[in-house]
Amino acid sequence: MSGRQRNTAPKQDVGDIRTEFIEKVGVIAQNDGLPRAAGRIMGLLIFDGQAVSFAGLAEQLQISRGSVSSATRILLDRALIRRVARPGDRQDYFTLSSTPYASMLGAVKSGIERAHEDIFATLERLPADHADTRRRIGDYAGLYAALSTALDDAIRKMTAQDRARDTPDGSGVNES
Amino acid sequence: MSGRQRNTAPKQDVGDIRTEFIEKVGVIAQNDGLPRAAGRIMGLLIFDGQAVSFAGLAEQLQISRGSVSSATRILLDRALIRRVARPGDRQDYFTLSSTPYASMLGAVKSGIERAHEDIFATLERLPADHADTRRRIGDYAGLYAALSTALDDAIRKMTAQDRARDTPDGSGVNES
DNA sequence: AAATTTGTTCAGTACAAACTGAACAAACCG
DNA sequence: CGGTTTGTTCAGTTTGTACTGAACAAATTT
Repeated sequence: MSGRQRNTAPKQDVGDIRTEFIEKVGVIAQNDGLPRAAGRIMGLLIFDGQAVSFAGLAEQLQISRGSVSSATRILLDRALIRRVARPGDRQDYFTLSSTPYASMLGAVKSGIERAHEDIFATLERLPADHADTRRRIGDYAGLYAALSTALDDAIRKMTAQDRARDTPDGSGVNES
Repeated sequence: MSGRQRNTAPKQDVGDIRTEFIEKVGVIAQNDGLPRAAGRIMGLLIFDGQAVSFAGLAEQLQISRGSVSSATRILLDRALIRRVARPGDRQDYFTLSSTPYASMLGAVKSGIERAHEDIFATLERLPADHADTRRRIGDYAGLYAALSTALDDAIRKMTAQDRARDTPDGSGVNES
């Protein structure tokens, strides 16, 4: 129970690494404006790679069922997780969606697009005199345009990664 | 005072468009985790394109001097604005930095990199058994890698835009 | 049908962060 | 040197939001 294997890192128990990872993802989610609980759920699902039950999430993360409900709803809305059923079990189970990272980027992109539309709307309403102001706002809009195409690239890359992960050996682990 | 010019948009007064724009940028900043006041300052500086005094910011945006102080400090830290001096005036003046949008993306990128390092640290500590967990976390790390290179592209683009704006006609307005 | 399990909803609480306004220090002016 | 302007700092307030825990409705079991 002490911990002396020189396998890769002679440092800590895997369980510790797991909880640490879960918390890290929670903090990252928080920085992205998501509830921390949602990030922790993501972290748990990424680490374990299996479907986890509703009650299991509440228990392992030590959060109320209400929190699980609202956090999973957010993650479902963003298509980061999927709700799956189990033959014998009446509970809800959750897994990572098949393209979680592309979906994350999609959420980011929609935010960018909203901003871009807002800025562009101002640009359109602004009279043709004020040429200099129009140019400055156009530059600002250019930021979101650049971000948008950059995100498209990233989304392409992540979609490819997702596909590469799912196709190679069809071990058909879970998933209905 | 009614409003009937068919110049570009037959809708509203330019002052209204201006305040609307300022508020929009404020909300966008808020969504990005910045104080709304900071975003409103950015909006004002983008729209007006001139150096604005400390007191002028407080007055026009109807915020306290304390807010101006902390908001400008944040924007200065992120290199989005510059503090400039005026010959006769004892006040501080603020303008957009010369590369505000590239700097914005730089701030975003550093956040991405922090996250990437966190995830990567977990990956390194995780024993070589757990191959599947390692692969999943690697995929997750791939998200940040993709984002990082995508941001590099966007930064390149915005840097070019900034340069294109500054070089063509060196009217040399202010800037000590 | 009664009892239990399961997820959602909602009121209340806790907490973090932005903003205000006053106190303060530094620089400048008379 | 006293008085004023200017920016920062800090305590207090406000505000938004995540989270809890109980009440609730729906579905299932006995």
